[in-house]
Amino acid sequence: MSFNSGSFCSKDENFSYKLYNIFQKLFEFWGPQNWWPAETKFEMVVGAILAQSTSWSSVEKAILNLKKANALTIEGILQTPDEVLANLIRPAGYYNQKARRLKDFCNFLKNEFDSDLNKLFSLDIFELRKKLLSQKGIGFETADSIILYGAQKPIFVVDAYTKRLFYRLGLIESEKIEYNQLQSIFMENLEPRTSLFNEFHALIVKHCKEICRNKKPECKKCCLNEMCGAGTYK
DNA sequence: ATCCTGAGCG
DNA sequence: CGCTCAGGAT
Repeated sequence: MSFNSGSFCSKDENFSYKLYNIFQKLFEFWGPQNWWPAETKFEMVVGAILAQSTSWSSVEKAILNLKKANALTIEGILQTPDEVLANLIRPAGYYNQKARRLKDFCNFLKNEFDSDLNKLFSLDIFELRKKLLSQKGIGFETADSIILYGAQKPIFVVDAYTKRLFYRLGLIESEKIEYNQLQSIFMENLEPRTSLFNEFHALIVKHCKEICRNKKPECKKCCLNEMCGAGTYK
């Protein structure tokens, strides 16, 4: 019985076992990933917004620019003129949009949470997610990243890598699966532990960047090779 | 459909 | 060197 065949999104012992098995194999192969690399929670949130459709190395450059300009604070961002801010985060791509999003988010923090991220993060997961999603420019993945890696609460982050990997493994029927549906599959079959969700997502990203790449996947080196469905990429 | 850079490849 | 493309949100 798998999610492909049975009723979708319910607990499934076998599926649960498979997920833990995949996690274990990835962890044994790659080791701990130590996410999220940020000095402060605010930096983490800024990174999450900048990371939309962008590689981490690009985000790092943008963050460094903000630090150098002493602009990596709520007031710092709010006081930086749009064009200047856009220029600082330029390496992260979509810099005009992202400059606006950063400012919108800072205003939101200032107006609704007294410029205190901890106040926002003290909401329960459901309320926190709703709040974050109500912000223009923050979608499912960004919201969940902030909840998991910023607020340190157990929610599973799904991304393009997650869809690709689990599609290739034959555990979902399509890479176009809805975000919330794939998230439910993980959350209903894994113990809701922040550290587990933290490490699992990070490992999926690592694995998909290095091995299960979009283009030339390195199936020979893949630690999940034996359990990989269809052998399409072998 | 659009917004953008940087990595990867020929 | 120039081209293609990955990557979220609206």
